[in-house]
Amino acid sequence: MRNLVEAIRPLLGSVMSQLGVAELDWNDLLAGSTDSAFADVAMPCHSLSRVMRKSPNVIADEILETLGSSTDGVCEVSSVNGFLNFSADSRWLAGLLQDALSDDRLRVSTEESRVIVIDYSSPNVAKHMHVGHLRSTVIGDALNRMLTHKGHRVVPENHIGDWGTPFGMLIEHLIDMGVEKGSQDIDLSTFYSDARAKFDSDSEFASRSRARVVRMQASEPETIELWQMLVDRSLIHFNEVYQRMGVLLTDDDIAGESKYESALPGVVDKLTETGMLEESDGAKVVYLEGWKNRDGDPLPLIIQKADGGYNYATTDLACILDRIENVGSRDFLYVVGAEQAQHFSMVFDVARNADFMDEEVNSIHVSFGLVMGTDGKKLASRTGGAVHLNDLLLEAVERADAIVAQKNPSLSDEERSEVANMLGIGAIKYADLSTDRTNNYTFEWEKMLSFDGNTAPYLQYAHARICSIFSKDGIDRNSIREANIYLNHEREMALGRALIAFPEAFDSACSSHSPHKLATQLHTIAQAFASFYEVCPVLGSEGETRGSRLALCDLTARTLQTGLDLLGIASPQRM
RNA sequence: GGGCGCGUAGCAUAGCCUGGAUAAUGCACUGGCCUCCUAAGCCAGGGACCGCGGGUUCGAAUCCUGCCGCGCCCGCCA
Repeated sequence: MRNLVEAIRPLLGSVMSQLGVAELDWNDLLAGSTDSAFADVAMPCHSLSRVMRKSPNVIADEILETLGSSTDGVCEVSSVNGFLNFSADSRWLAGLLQDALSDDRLRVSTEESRVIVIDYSSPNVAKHMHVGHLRSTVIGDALNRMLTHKGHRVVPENHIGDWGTPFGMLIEHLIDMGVEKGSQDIDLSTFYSDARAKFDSDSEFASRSRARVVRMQASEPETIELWQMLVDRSLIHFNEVYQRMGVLLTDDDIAGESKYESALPGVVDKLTETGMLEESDGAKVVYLEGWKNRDGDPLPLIIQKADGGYNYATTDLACILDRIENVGSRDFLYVVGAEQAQHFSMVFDVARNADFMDEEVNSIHVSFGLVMGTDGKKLASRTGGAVHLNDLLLEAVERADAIVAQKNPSLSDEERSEVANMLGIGAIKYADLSTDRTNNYTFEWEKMLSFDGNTAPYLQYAHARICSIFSKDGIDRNSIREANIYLNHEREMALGRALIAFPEAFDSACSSHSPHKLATQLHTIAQAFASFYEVCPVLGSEGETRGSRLALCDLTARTLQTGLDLLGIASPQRM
C-alpha cells in the first residue's frame, strides 16, 4: 500500500505540524498495516506519548479529529487502541486500477538504467548439466528478466568450466575415443567419468594427460582444435537444455574461464604492484584481515599455485577487471550457491583492497541453498550420482502431460503437449522461485505439479480461466482498456488491493534480488481472483458492472501473465 | 576450534532488513458448496510456549547477547 501511504503523508503532515509534532517523530510510523483485517495503512501513536505527553488513545483520537474530512475520497480513518487505521476508499483504489489497466507496464516504473552483469548457470564442459545447475540457472534467469524489465541493461555471463587441468585428460580421452567420429557423437553422460577413471588407473594415460595440459596452455593449434570440439559439443547440450527450460542464455553470453586465461598474469602483476602479494609454500597469495584457517593461522587467498597454475579466485579477479574496463558495469550479481560465500567474500575483499573495485561498485553474491530430496538429503539419483537436468525437465513435462490428459481430455495432442511443456517447466521453476532462495528447498514432484497451493499450475490455471471468459464471448481485450472500474463488492476490493500491490512487490523483489517476493504476490492475486470469481458473475452481469468486472479480469490476467513471464514462466491460454 | 547461514502449527513456507494490534499462506485434516463463466475451484473450522534463556523497549517472531540443534565453508578444486 505504498501509494496510500504517499497519499496520506501530506494530509497527515499538515495535521501533525498543527499539533506541533516534528516530522522526525512521526514520519516512520506511517506504514502498511501488519494485519489487513484492521486497515491498509496504520500509524501506531504509542511513541508519540513521550513527545505529546498524552496517552496513545487520546493522541490517535486527536489526530483523527484534526484530519477531519481531508481524507475523503482517499481513505476512511479510524482510531483504535492508539492506532490510526486508514482503509483505502473504493473510488481511490478504482482510480489506481484504471491507471494500471491502461498502462502496458501495469504501473511498474523503470529505474535509471545501469549495466548489470549477472553471472549464472555456469555448467562444465564435457559434462551433462545436472541438478546442481538448476537453481543458478532458474534464479539467474528470473533476475535477468526482472532487472531488464526494471529498465536496466543486463549482461548475462555464463562462466562455463572450459579450462584447467582436467582438460588434459579430457582431450586425451577424446583422442582415444576416435576424433574422426566428430564431436556430435561424443556421449557426454559418461565422458568425464570415463576419462577420470582412466586417469586414475592408467599411468601412461595420466602422463599423456599432463603433457596435454602443457600443450593446451601453450595454445598449440592441434590441441586447441580438440579442445574446441569438446566445447562445441557441450554448447549443443547446454543450448538444448536452455531451450527446453526457456532460459534466455545464448552463445553470446558464454564467458568461460578460457576467456580470462590470458589476463591472469596481469592480475598477478597488478597485485604485486600493490604489495599485497606474498609468497607461501611456493604459492603467491594474499592474506586478508579477519580470515583464519582451522589452526587459527592467517588464511590466504591463493592467486597463483606453487606449480604456476591459477585458481578460480584469480579468474574471478580478472573477470572483475574485465567488467569494469571492458563491459562498463559497476553492478555485479553472482548467482552461486551459498557454500561459496567465503570464496566471494575473500575475492571481493581483495578486489577492493587492490582498488580493482571502488566504492561505487556493487558486487553481490546472490546465494542460494541446496536442492534437497524428500529423504532430507541433497538431491541425488538412485545410484547416488547427480541427477541430469535434462532428465529432470523431461520427467516434469511427462508428468504434466499425464495430468493434463486426465484433467482436460478435450485438448488436441498438439495443444496438450504445448501446455504440458509450460506446466512442467513452470512447475520446476516456480518451486524454486517461490521460496526464499537462501533456504534449502525440497524437490517434490507431487507438490510442485499440484494444482492446489502456491504452485505454478495454480497461477497458470487462474490465468487460463480468465482467458476462457474472454474467448467464450469473443470479447476483444483491448476494447476494455479504458473501462471504468467500480469496486462495489468486498471481493472486488480484495482483488483490487492485491493487484495494486504488484508494482511494489516487484520492486522489492528486484532490489533484494528475491524472486519469491514477486511469486508470493502473484499467488495472493490468484487467490483473490479465485475468490472473487466464485461469487461475482462476470459475463452474467450487466451494464457498468459487467464492464468493470471484465476490466478486473483483464488486469488480473495481464498481471499474472506479466509476473510469471518475469519469473521465466509461460502462461497458457487454455489448459 | 573459527566463520557464515538456518531453526515459525503434523509437513512446507511468508513475515525479520525498516519493532506495533488477535503471528500470515499453502499442503494435510474436519465440515459445507457444482441444473450457473474450467470443482484444476470456493467457503467455514480445528491446529503455533515463533529452538531455549537473558537484555533493550511503552511494545520483540523481528534488534542485541549467551546457549542448544542442523547445514555449509575453513591453503594450492570450482
